[in-house]
Amino acid sequence: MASHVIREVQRIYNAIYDAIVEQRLPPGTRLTELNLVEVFQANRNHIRSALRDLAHLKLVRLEMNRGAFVEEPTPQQAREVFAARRVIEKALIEEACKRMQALDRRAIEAHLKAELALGHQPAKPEFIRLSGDFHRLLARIAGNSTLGEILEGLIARSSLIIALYENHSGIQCSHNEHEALAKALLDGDAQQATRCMEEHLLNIEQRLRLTPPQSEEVDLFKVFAKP
Amino acid sequence: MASHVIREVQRIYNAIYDAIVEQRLPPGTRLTELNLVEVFQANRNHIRSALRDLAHLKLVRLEMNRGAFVEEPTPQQAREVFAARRVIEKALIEEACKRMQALDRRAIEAHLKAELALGHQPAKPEFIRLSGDFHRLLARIAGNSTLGEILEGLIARSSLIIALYENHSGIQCSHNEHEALAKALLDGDAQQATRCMEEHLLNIEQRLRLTPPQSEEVDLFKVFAKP
DNA sequence: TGCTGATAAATTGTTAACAATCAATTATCG
DNA sequence: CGATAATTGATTGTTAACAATTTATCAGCA
Repeated sequence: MASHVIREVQRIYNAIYDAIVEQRLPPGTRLTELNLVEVFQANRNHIRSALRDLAHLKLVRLEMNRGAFVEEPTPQQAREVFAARRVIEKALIEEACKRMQALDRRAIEAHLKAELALGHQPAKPEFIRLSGDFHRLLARIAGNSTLGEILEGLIARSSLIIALYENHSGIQCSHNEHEALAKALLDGDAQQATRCMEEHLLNIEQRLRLTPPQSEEVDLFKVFAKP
Repeated sequence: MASHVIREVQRIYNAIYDAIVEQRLPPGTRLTELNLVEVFQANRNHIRSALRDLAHLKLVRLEMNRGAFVEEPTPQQAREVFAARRVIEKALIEEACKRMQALDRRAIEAHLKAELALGHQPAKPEFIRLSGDFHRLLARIAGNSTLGEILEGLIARSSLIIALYENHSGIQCSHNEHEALAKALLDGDAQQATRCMEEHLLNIEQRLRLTPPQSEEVDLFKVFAKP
């Protein structure tokens, strides 16, 4: 695949990826090939490749003869994703504590400043991106790009999950949590850092409304049973 | 994509996947589209889709205008993969200890018996498959299919890594380690189980000779010949 | 009205021909 | 003879037309 093509598929991939992660494409949205061809002025094969790549990340679901849709993770999957993140990010932050260099320190401080600059108004797209960036930064400092890429995928799916199950009554206070995390990290306190991370991820999950809603089988006889 | 097509791509994907994991396709082997078309009697698009999927798993590397090659993980990547497995599998076995049911118990015992049946002669393909199955079994018992799929990919890459860096002077004694692991698991001793797992994975890694690779010519018809 | 089945439209899947690129070989010149 | 440049062959990338499938529309009928 020509570098040109790879870039072309990448371009489409990135655009759709961003749109999903920034919640401009709601879960369940159908992604029609011809529409995408028009939007991206691209060849249909490139669209298909990009969609297939996104399907691998579980941001998109491909159905036989029906096309591509933005994924709609189940509550069960949502819990699994956060469980996986807890496992991976706890390990990453522990490693990050050990490996941290002066340069990394500055990166963390710069990031916190950027988060603060956004203020407490959740201007969604940027807020979501920044929030993910924090976790990505940790992966980089930990120096395991394999785990980093895996985490990348889980973070992307998290956006989708939050889009589906966000509980609007609760407030996004994760900036404070990031600050606490960063402090522990900068202090080199691995134990405290992993504790903060676990708490942080549990909090995000608990802010969701993960009731298993829709497609459950219903027994009509039970429903209409006379008391 | 028609279910027929999905199955077609899957068929090709599985065949190549198995060939790589069972080390019939050495790292660095070139996978020419036309050859694969002949071998699988398939359409070129299906071949390309399958290769793209395998590239996502990092079993295959796609180069611009040059084609597809069986991946050749670097020593650095090898270390990262095993580090990732340690993180994930320790968590999985801990969870598995908690969740284990009578049925799971029997599955583990059955698996150990199967390993024993193969004896101490490493009849490669089956040995490798069984060895992976053990780890997959743990993921299933732990009940997190998200982490399970991630692990699946890491296990596949491990085969590739072992193919590249195996130290033939050392003997494959991992069956004993699996037995110890299983014992701790069956006893419900989570601490001991995680300790065994860490040790097991460290042992596998330390049995490797993490220095640069080699390459050879391969006949695709032979590799995919039906027995 | 409400249901069933036929028809048409929209969409995805498949194929083959064509273009672009790269690797190897041969020709040419110093 | 050795090195560089042109040529050929093999391989991947691109495109558009065609086939198959699904979904939507609508007529017929109880």
